[in-house]
Amino acid sequence: MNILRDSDATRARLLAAAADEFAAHGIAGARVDRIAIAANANKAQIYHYFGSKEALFEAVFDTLVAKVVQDIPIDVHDLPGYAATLADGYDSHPEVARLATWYRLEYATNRSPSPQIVSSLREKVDSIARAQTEGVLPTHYAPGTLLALILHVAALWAATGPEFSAAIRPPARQQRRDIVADAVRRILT
Amino acid sequence: MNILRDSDATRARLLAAAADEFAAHGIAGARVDRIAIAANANKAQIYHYFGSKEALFEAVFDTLVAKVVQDIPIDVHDLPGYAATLADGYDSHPEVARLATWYRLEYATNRSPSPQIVSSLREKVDSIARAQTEGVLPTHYAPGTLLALILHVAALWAATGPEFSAAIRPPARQQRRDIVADAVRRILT
DNA sequence: CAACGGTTCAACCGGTTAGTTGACAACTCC
DNA sequence: GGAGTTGTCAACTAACCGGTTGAACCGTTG
Repeated sequence: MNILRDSDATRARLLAAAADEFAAHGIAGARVDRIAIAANANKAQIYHYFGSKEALFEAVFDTLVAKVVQDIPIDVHDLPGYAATLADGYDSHPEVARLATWYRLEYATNRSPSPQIVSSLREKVDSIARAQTEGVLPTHYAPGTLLALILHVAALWAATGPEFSAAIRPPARQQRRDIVADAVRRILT
Repeated sequence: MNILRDSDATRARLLAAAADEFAAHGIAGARVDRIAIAANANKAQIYHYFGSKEALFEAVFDTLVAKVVQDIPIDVHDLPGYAATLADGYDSHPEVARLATWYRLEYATNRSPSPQIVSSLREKVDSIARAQTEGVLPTHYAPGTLLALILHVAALWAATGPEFSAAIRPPARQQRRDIVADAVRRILT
């Protein structure tokens, strides 16, 4: 076991620093040098381990998607709770939401959709469809539409700009959670 | 009246080209040369008329916000219709939604909120609050929360990535409109 | 210990980019 | 028609940035 030289640790530090940098500035705005410095590493190591700035972003994004998908399984018997958990996650980890947005804006253009995400979505759509035929969920929305609505409402506060906080007294965290859960409940009614 | 030399026309062409460029690539990703070429103008003119790349973005954004705010007034007696109109707007002008997202991600960070937007939001919040005391709107959400929910749901399809279209058969335009209106109706019930 | 392979790093490179300059062209007004 | 003003543009520059290079460094293995 090596302490001073540890490629896995360096990789991990690089990945974490890159997540911060990409979340803050996007792909075009991110600076490879800043990532290297923040990771207490060298710029050349980024190219050694990941190949390019874009590939580094992919690695960051894939890691993140894998974690979120794995950590927050859908529960068709409690979709309001599912949405609330997601909203909570966005609340405690704003980088996740920002990264996802930047993926959509900067990366997904001119690119085929990520199979990882597509299959995860299909899975969720299927379980909603099943729950609908079993009568567990209402059928006034197609399963895909329902999923889109729920995921989108869960991102409510993550997509709300600073202008909002200036215009109204923003709700506290617990309230934000409850509002999301409540809105989903109404959508399901 | 001048034909060959017309500063207003040049300004307008620059603004339009910049809107496209910023919508497609964001602030960091936008290229000043591309904007100049697309506007059949010269790069120096951009700096002459707007001063800097960021100032150009501000001009684009302000113009756009002014147009949207002016063109789509809120109607507290028909919030589902209001949301549907907004959703329709996002559908026909995807640049608007992208520009707004980029504003939030790239520009709004480390900057005081735009007074223009704040006052427009306050106005809307006030009319919702008034409608609530008059019994026109339900009171289970605070006025600001209700506005946030409606505006957010209106952006449903604009925030849906390509992965979704790959996972499900996406609804047609008229259906997208109806889904938004319907979701808002449920949220209000 | 010597050869080896993975790891780390400072310095470097070439293309790109935001922003500048200074001259020229067209229109206005006297 | 010429003086002054405004609009246009090609060429320039200084800095920046993604990516490369080559050598030093260090633990391992035989």
